[in-house]
Amino acid sequence: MLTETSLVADLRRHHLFSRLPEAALQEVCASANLKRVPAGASLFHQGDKAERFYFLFSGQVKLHRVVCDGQEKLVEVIRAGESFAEALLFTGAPNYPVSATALKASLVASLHGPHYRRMLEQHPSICLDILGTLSIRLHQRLNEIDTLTLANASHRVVRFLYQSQEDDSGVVTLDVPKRLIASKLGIQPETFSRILHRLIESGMISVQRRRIEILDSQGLAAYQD
Amino acid sequence: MLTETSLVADLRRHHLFSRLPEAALQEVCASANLKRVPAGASLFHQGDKAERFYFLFSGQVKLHRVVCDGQEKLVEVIRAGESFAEALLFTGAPNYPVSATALKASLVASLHGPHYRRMLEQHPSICLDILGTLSIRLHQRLNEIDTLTLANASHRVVRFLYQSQEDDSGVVTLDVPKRLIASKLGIQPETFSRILHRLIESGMISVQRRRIEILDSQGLAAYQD
DNA sequence: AGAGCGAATTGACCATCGTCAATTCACCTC
DNA sequence: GAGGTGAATTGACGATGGTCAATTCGCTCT
Repeated sequence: MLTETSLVADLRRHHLFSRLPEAALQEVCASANLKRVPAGASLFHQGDKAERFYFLFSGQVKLHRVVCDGQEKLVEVIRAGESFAEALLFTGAPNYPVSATALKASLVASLHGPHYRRMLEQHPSICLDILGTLSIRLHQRLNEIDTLTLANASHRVVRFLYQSQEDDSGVVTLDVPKRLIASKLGIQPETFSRILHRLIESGMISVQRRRIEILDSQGLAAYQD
Repeated sequence: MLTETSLVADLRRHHLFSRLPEAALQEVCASANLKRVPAGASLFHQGDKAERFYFLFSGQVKLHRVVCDGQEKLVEVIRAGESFAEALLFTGAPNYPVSATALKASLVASLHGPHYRRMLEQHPSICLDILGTLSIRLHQRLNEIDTLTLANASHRVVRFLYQSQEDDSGVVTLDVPKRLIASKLGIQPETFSRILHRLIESGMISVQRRRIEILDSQGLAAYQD
């Protein structure tokens, strides 16, 4: 049950809920569970039965997968105001394809999928909005596949830096540990470290802790190797 | 303009059109262009203005991207009865993120995106179906990212073989040249060839031209290296 | 401030995979 | 059946990136 006004307002800002009529939103909130989780706690595991999807009010959550040899692969970092596991609403897949773990202490709502889905069937115009965001997500994945296929690790790192700078300011602020970035790029932490070092030595970037600045944007673009 | 009855029936079988009322489908057909393309011909290029999406009646089309150093990367192979570039309907992205080229002589319909979209707005219940297929596509990409991140090339090949066998029969029939498979797996044709050879030598698979048979399923699963 | 702990870095070594080149193979046309 | 073309294979070599180990760094908790 979700009652607090400010939290409902947070939900309202999300595309899954913004176009719902007031009554419908109330109903969704009634079926919601509010949960406070400490850093490091698990929300669900890959393969668990998937009946609920989530909305993150505050904190940070990572979605990750465990691949055959026990290694962990970062899929995505969820930030405040974002939903996750909502794609399951539509696939009919019975299990979560990823695990979710809090990176920081977080406040999340879990919502009953089938319940929301029935709501959607009564307000189908919202679907077009959702289609939009889902399609965009699809493109992002395509881009990611590109990044992973690009021959060498340096390529990937450079590309990652480009894509991560906020409004072309040349500043990238990592909000997760470097080893998770490495995992997302499909390389080892050691390799990531070495590549950053090489870029620093050639004067293309500077790094202070988790703040990376792109000094020579053209040079970096030309580097790619 | 699309009039032939058998072709309209083909369209009708696709999820984008199956739930459209008859009149709406007629209207869609009226705005369609039927095109016959020879093998090797290009339908559109990555970056082209994206106003139309496509339906493949017969033949085979590849979606591919050109990455920085001029190398080509296979994204997907489209087969008869499938649509492509339809995700653009919803993102509002103005350009194609991939190129489309016919692998075999093909018969395709091109449909006007905005036109179909307006149609959808009038029949929003269809959106739920589309959401389903789009979500599934999203999961497939996730799987692919997994495959590409798995440490070594052998992993990827083995995994590819598993995923490609039709109904667990142990038989994989490649319907595109091996070099395209290699491209999709993010490895070189030479490497692909060598890995297949190694698998043959250890008695796990047998290969006749484009037909691959998995002989030792457990062994293959255990191999992974 | 100091202890403790995980993250990050650095070095050394080696397996893997890409590159280049030569050769064989499959298929198509004539 | 001969010839031509692109795909596939095979070999040799080298660069890239993973692994293991040691060390440093940065943060948290007393």
